[in-house]
Parts: sequence; C-alpha cells; structure tokens
Amino acid sequence: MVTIADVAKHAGVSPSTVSYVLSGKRSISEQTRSRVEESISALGYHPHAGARSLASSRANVIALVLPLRTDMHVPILMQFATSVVTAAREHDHDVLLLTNDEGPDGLRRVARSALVDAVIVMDIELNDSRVPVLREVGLPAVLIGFPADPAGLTCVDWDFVAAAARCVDHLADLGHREIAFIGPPSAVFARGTGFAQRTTSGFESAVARRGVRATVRPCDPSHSAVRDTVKRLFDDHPALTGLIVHNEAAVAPLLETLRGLGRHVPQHVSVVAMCPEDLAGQVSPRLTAVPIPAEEIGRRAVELLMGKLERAAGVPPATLIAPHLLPGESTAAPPA
Amino acid sequence: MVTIADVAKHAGVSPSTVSYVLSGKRSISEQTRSRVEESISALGYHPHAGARSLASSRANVIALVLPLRTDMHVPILMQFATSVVTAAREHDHDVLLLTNDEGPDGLRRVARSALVDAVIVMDIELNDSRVPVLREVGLPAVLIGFPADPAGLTCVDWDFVAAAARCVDHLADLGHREIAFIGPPSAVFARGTGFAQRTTSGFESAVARRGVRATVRPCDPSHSAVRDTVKRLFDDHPALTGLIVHNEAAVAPLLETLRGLGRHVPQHVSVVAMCPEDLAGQVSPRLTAVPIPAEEIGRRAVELLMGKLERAAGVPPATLIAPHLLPGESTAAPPA
DNA sequence: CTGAAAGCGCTAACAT
DNA sequence: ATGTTAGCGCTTTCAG
Repeated sequence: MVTIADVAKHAGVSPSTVSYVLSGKRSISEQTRSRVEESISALGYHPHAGARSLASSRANVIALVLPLRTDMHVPILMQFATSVVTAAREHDHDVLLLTNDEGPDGLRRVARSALVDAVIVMDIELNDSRVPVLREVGLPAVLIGFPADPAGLTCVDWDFVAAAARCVDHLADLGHREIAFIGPPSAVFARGTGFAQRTTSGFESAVARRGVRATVRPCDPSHSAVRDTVKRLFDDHPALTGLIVHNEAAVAPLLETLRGLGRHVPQHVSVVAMCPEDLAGQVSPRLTAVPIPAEEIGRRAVELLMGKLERAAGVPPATLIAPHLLPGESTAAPPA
Repeated sequence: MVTIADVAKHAGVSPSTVSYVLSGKRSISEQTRSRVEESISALGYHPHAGARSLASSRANVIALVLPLRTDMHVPILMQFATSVVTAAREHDHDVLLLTNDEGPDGLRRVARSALVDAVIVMDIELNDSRVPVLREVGLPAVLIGFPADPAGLTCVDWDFVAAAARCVDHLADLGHREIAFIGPPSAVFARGTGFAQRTTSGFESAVARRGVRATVRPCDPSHSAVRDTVKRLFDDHPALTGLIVHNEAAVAPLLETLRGLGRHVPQHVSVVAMCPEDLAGQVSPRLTAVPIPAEEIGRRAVELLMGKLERAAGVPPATLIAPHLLPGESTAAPPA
C-alpha cells in the first residue's frame, strides 16, 4: 500500500507537509505543493480512511437511514438516496446505507464506533423512536420530515401545506367550484406520518380561503379501491369538476377509471397530482402536477448536515422546500 | 469516548483480552469472558471502526455500486439494496453506497483508501469499464450479471435462459401453439446488457424444442408503444394465444390494451410475466409469473463475497439462481 | 513555510 | 489462559 511516507519521500518533503497539502490547513509554497501533488498522482496515493479517521476523529462518512418498509413510493426513495450520495461526494463524504431493521441500535452502533460523523434519517414519524437515540449519542443529524417535538433537531421537508394549497389555487383560478382530494391510504394517516395530516390541513384551509366546496378521501392503491372511491365521489357530488390526487399508486388507476366512466380529462374533469415529475409525464394525458422534489430535498439535507459538521451553529432548525406547479394537459376550465 | 482500555480496566484484564473476547480468535475462560462482556455493555463500548481497520486492515465494510440510470426497474434495485444490507449486517459488515457517476475512479478510490474490503457491482454490461479496475486494484468483488469475459471473476445472476424457457414450457404445457415474447426496449439490447440476449436465446431454444410458433418483439414502456406492439402482433398473428412479457413498465399497459381489444385474460389469451412478484400480484387479473428473486440474488452476492473474504478459494465463479413459476390467474388453456 | 514526533484505539505477534 | 507491546497510517501540536 502507498502511504503518506512514500509520498513524502518521493517528493522530498516531510509527511506532515503532504498532509497539509491535502487538507489545506496551512499555507504551502506553490513549488512544494505542486511537487507533492505530482508525487501523489504518480504513486496513485489515497489516504487510508481508517488511519485518517483515527487521527482526526472524522470519518468523512455519513449514514443514510432508509425505511425498509415498501408502502412508500420506491422510486422517490431511490431519488433521495442518489441525490444524497451525489451531494455527499461533492463535499468529500461517502454514504453508509442503513435500513431500519436494526432500529435505534443501528444508529447507536455507527455513532459509538465512529463509523460515521453524522446521519440523515428518512421517513420520520410523529413519535419516532430514533429521535431519542439521536439526542442521546449527540450524533449530528438531519431528519427528512418532522417529529411531533422537533426541539433541538434539524429537519427538512417538502412544504406539504403549501403544495396542497397550490393545487387548490390552480383549480380555483381555473374556475372550479367543487373539488375533491384523493389522499394516501388511511393506514398512512393512522401510522402517524406527519405529512399526510399537513397536506390535508393545507388543502382544507385553502378551500376555505377560496370558498370552494371540497371533499377529502383516503384511498387504497388497488385498482378496485380507486374505482370505488372515484365512482362514489361522483355519485355523492355530481357537480365535481376537479380532483387532486396525492397517492402515486392511484394515479394510473384513477385516469383509467375516469376513461372508463367516459369523463374526459381535462374537458369534463381536471386532475392535479402531487407526485414525482416522471410519473406525471408518463401517463396520458400528461398531468398538471406539483412534483415532489426528491432530488432537492436530498441535496438540501446533505448541505444542512455539512453545515452542522463545519459550523455547528447557524443551521436553521426547520427547512421547508417550496412547491411549484408544473403545467400539464390534465387541467382546464370546468365545463359550462 | 469509551475505549478498549476503559473496558479492560473496568473488567480487570488487559486490552488484548478484551480484543480476543470480541474477535474470538483465542480461547478465553468462561469467567473472564463474562466479566468482559458485562463491562462492555455496562460502559456501552463499541470498538472504534477506524482504529480497528487500521490495525487489522479489515474495515468490515463492503461497497454496493448501483446504477444511477433509471431505465432499470427501480423497486427491484431497492430490493437488491435492502437485501444486501440485511445480509451484510448478518455477517457483521456495513454497506457503503456508491453510484456510478464517479465511474471506475470511485472503485479505485474506495479500494485504495481501504474504506471497503470488497464490492458488489450491479448492472454489469457485456463490456463493463469497471471490470478492468477490479482486476487492477485486486478488490474482492461479486458482480451481479455477467460481462463478456468473466474469467477470474465471481458473478451471480438470475438464470434468464431457464426463466424464459420456464415461461414457454408453461404455455406449451397448457396447449398453446403460437406465442409471442414482449421484451425490454430495443435500447436495452443495444446497450450490451447480457440478460436481454440470454432471455431471448432461452426463449428461442425453448420454442424450438417445444415446436411452438413464436415471435419476439422489443417494446418501449410508453402506453402507446405497448398498444401498437400488441395490435400489430395480433394483426400479424391472428392465431396468437400466449404472451410472455419481460418488461415491468409494459405490464399494466399490456393488460389495459388487451382489455380495450376485448381479448379476455386468460379466456382468449394467456399472459406470463417475468417481473417482480409484487407487480404480478397488484394487477388484475393476478399474473402467472416467473418472479425475479431480487432478495435472493442480493443475499447470495453477499454470501459469495464473504466466502471470498474468508477463504479466498473455493468460491464458485458463476452462480445462476434457478427460476420458479408462480401460478396466477392469467394463464389457461387456449380457446378451442 | 516546513519538520519532528506524539499519539488516535486497536490487533496480533511475542511472551509467559 | 492471559499480559505486554510494537506498530497500523495519519493528523496535529510544538519547534524552528
């Protein structure tokens, strides 16, 4: 293995000089620096991660805790993960993948063993068992989502309240007077996931503000559940002209059901989706959507974490990513 | 931080004894062992990963290289990833997540820096640029998929040849005499991904063996492409009664198209899918499928890797995971 | 601007 | 069956 001593010898300097060239923690003459850099690439030197971590108490690795559970939309998880890895690499960090089956102990283990310097925890529940562990081990963390008591934590999430409101405003602006919200399965609400409740409350305050008649329906992702929900919705509310769907798995069945019912989109009924951008673009007609910016959330989480690692202070405790509307072909003015 | 010296002092033994209790590399009296173990848990001791890696040249971390590209079915990727993490943890290893955008350099970096001991590389192409790097740095590796020249490598994959044959046999056993294969987009073939070609050849030799008339069609995942492909298929082959689909994104559109054409499944046409088990179960009717065992492949990859790490020899160079047929409601005898 | 040297916490000979 | 100790490769004082 090529060590820092090999590089030092090859460049005719001391090991510490090589170390300082690498870290930039003290000034080096231009001449020395370039000689060292040449030696580094000539020998193909890479510092030993363990030795570095031992000497500096910084592993340059962050952990990413993903839920194993698959009731979340998987492609979104994956987008998160890749954006976290990409962003971490830009800050010279690697990413250790943890699943939730080790539970809170997994966090304790990687923290105490100094395997990682910090952690990003996804899929936060209102009363999350991992939060106490985070406080206990003092591991710098960024949570994606908000627990019931976020005091002392750094959290980032999409602004679900604003996202739901944006959907309502879009439909109201087009002239719709009666709309419905097709949400996640009721199990998601039951689990105590904050986002579902925030979305609903954003929807409800927006419809109140706009004076629009509205209905909220949770919906299971199966084809038949979607069909039943939609049919009952139109039976109960014949004047319904606008739908907001916040349920990835329900998107395709919803469109198919509407087609089956002879209700054309957007001539008879408008549809706005809160879903990943690629899903919105894949279906026909292309959906007007308020896309979930997974990539941006992942990147922001990494940036917040790096902020905590470097400055410790001045990192905002709560970050809400603003939604934006992506126009598609699924919304129009309601029929006269 | 709690160190091994703290534990040693607390238990009244030497540091090396603590180390040996942990590693089991020499025999310890029952008395000493239990005293040490009590101290360990009393103090909440976890060995420092960096120190351990430095002293033993074993990081107990493996890298998992995932393709960033999203033209692969994402949930499968995720299943792989979680099964790799779970299996690795059972062998006391952690998993570092790498994406392909660092390319071969990423592998070189993690290997040279001793960040990881070994690597699992997914989505292997026939002429994969990462293979030379693996040979160059001598990093123990398991490839998921086969490159054109697998000499000296350890590869594991699903037996696509047998899987395609299994589909053909199932339809032929039911009495179908004319079938078609709806495959991945032609871009996948063009990219030099071995599995697409192996599947096709498995299909073709099976139909020859069974004396069944057959057609092969690549297919883009868009709804309209699927519709066109299927329509043309029935125009060209009016006697067609069996379909094999190996294209996750095409499954739902295919069923919808058949419904639109008034061809009932399985009364008029039988459908067998090579796809994840959950997808097969979600659609209506529930598909007869030869499911891709992502979990098993991931687990097996880890086991092979651990074998290489421990024994270096005796690890089989090629492992093919046998397919099995999962009966559903989408296949039956052809109409009389 | 650069060197020398003391550890960081652990493992694995080498002792006994 | 257990203790002693010399590193593993790097960072970071402390000196100059």
